[in-house]
Amino acid sequence: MRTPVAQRTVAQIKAMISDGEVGPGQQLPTERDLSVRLGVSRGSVREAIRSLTTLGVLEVRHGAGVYVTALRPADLLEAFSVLAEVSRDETLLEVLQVRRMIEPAATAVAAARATPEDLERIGALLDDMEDGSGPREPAEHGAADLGFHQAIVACAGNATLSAVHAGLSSRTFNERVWAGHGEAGLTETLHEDHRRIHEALLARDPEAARAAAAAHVLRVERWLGARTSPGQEEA
Amino acid sequence: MRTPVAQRTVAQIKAMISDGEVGPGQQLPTERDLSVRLGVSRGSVREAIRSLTTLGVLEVRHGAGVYVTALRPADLLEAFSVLAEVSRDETLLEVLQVRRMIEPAATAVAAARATPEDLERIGALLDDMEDGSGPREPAEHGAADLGFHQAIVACAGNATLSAVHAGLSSRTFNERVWAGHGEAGLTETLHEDHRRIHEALLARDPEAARAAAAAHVLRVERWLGARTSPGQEEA
DNA sequence: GGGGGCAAGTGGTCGGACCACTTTGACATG
DNA sequence: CATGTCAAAGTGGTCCGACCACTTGCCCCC
Repeated sequence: MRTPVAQRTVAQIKAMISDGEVGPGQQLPTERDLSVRLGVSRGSVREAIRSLTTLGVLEVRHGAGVYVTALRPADLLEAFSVLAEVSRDETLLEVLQVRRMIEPAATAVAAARATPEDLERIGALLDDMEDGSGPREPAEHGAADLGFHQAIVACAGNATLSAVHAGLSSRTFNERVWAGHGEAGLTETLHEDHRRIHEALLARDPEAARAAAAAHVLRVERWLGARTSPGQEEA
Repeated sequence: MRTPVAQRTVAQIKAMISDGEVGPGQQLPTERDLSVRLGVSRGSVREAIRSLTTLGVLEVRHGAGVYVTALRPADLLEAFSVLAEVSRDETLLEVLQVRRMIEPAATAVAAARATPEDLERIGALLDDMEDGSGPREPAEHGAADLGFHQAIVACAGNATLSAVHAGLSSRTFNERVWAGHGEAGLTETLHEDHRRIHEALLARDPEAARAAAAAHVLRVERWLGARTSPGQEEA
């Protein structure tokens, strides 16, 4: 066989899952057993497991064994958040464009589906974000902002949607945005956007929520675009 | 440090990239050098590299070294396609809901930005899909269908968008859809949807394109919903 | 000057050893 | 008899050193 051992091992473990030999939540044979059964070294087995763990297919519990995850989209998309982490400004523009497609729709659905408890929790997040309006760290603002939007998307009741959205968001990026807006004195503007979104949710008005969310993302997108290539309109 | 060595090593390598010590396309220090520099064993370094390779951040060339990828969204989202691979029906409904948010918007942008060459190529794909209308394999239909939609999304000129869309699509799922529609005799209905989308693109009418794409995805979504839980409307 | 092949350097794999953690059940204790 | 304790077994986590497979580039020979 010309194919690398580790790669083949990955395929064989995936096959064990596809064939139903081990289902979601079940325990895989031990690393030592697998190395014997597949005829490869334990190190290679570990690399294969590491790969599938990174993909969110397997979960390792030190001292307890290797398990197949529930294979829910959230599991498989966790790794996906590296995107926004290592991306640079140009690709962040692309990411924001995608968010501008998703978030308005998600916010609209949230407006229709949010429970009173959801709305209360989101309101609390909003108050917390605006509270202590003194000079706060951009990191705090960024984290709070992220939580606010993720809570809204979560109301849509679609775990895949939440996972995709999380992948397209990132704490580090939000920090940059808040730092930049702090310089430009636009902090209050973002808070207004948030309040408008919240009001639309309270009013259970999907279209207003969609519009408010779209305006919000577009504002950030424009800001980043101007910052990346001043004086050049983004296509 | 309580954190596992391998995990810390992943973070340190990521930091080397973030800090600009090694840029896209550049070569990383050798595994042996890294193991010395980071004070961990070569095996742990290899596991960290394996993890980042799986994520599409690094690329390994046997005998030649480890390199940072271009860090393009397409690189980072390749792994992401496992989602549609291992997902089952219930989560496919969620996936389709997300596609219903993305694809209409993407198709609208495509209508505005597609070049004449793009339109010609898409038309050819469409003809090819409908051509030979005799009894074809669902696999063929599924692959052609996938290519058609991906070509349209590509016209939007957003690599991140294309990558996300690719992750939410899958050949195997499309095969199931076409097999199911073949049984129900709805093949022609899907072809009509496609023609309507294509006409909107030719007319450079974003809103018509958006509507046609939304109707198309919704049709598939409804079909899957009815098939998954007959007689129960999807919330 | 061109071609072939050798050698150094790289990742790929292996085996064994030991460490850290979890789980379990036998044991002593109340 | 119930219960808490802890020791042992089993698991993943890490390390080391050796050797194999592949790439690259230099050097030698023609």
